[in-house]
Amino acid sequence: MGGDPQVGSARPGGRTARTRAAVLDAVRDELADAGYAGLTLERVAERSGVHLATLYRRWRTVEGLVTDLLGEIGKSEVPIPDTGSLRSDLRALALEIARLYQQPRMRAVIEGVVAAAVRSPEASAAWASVIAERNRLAARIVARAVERGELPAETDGVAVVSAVGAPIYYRMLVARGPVDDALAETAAAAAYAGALGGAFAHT
Amino acid sequence: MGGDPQVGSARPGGRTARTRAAVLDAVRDELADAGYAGLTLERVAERSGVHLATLYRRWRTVEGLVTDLLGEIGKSEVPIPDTGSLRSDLRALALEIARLYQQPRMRAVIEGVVAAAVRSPEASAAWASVIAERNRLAARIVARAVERGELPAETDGVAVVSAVGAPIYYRMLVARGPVDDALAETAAAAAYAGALGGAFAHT
DNA sequence: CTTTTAATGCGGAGATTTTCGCGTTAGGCT
DNA sequence: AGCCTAACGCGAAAATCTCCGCATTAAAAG
Repeated sequence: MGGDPQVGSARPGGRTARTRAAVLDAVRDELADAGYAGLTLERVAERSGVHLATLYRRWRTVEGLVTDLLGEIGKSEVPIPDTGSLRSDLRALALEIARLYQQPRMRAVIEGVVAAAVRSPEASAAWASVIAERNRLAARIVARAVERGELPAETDGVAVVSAVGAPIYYRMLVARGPVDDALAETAAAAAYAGALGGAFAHT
Repeated sequence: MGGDPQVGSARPGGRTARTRAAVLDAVRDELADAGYAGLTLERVAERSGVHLATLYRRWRTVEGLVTDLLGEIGKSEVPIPDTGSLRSDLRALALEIARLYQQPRMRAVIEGVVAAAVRSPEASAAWASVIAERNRLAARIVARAVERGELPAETDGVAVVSAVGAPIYYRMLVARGPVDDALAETAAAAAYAGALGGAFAHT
């Protein structure tokens, strides 16, 4: 869905950008206090002050809105821990993810993103891309550990950092319980033990 | 949503049960070949031969249909591996889950379930309950390992089996890539290493 | 076998969602 | 500054979704 006027659009200027910002803010707010079930084009129109017809024209569907929102999320910076040891890097990473999703607002956003990804190939691709990029960056944690000799060189860094995040997403999306620091600690400890034990090493 | 005529209903008999079976089959089929986006009451009506008004009356929404389907899923038996060692039990469990979701039909169902859970508290509760029950059963794998002296007694069995499943659900819902046996092997190996290392031990 | 009544089929009314055409606004450009 | 045109606002039409009321069917009870 062509909801992004800032890249390659014929008129990227002020009003269009303002409209988009207002709309994406409204999407976040609506997700936060009504959830994905309450996220409708009409509500976003009311909350953002942008006319309903404009939403249909530019984003077409709720999934289109979420896909566009994912573009913004993808641009945001996420700090990658670098504490000097794999063990504490993984712990810091796990806690960072957990604390992010302890915020009800962010949890609502991520649930909406997943629901949209299931319904729309565009949203799915955008979401996969955001995650792949973040995991690629976070994998530097593992690369540094390999350089320090903490891990075998064949270790799959993306697999390790995925293992750190997986239990947290599992809790949110599958077990559907609260995310807490203890869960993060467990995830980090298990991923660390797995990495040391060679569970993530290529053949 | 009161879609289950078999428990406590005034008339659990033949026609009602047949209607429900036809509808739930249609839900599975529709999910399999159109995904959650294509799952509408109208399509389910056409496919099942049940009148649209009946669907609105008994299930009310798409999420109601999925919630009812979860009731059936919850009743289905899942074998819990018992091979004599924790290592191979976890491996067998991981492969069982992975092979289940390698079937496009089952993957479509599970994506629909998650999308419904995000949109409806009833679906969310039903899904959480199915997962909790399965994890409770699978935790016997860990209990047996504790009895054999392979693991410390404080090990949280549900946490261990969750760690086996988590990477697979992560791949499906977050990374949005294909599920394969290698992923299952890695998940099992990492969970095993984590368990041995005490990552899942209480305090 | 008859009676009773819950559940379904059916058509259409009412509400909601989605789109369209047209006039207006405001960036971008000379 | 003034022209050009993409993007937006607006109201209403078209399409779709949701839910009635009533007739019919079939399961359960006597």
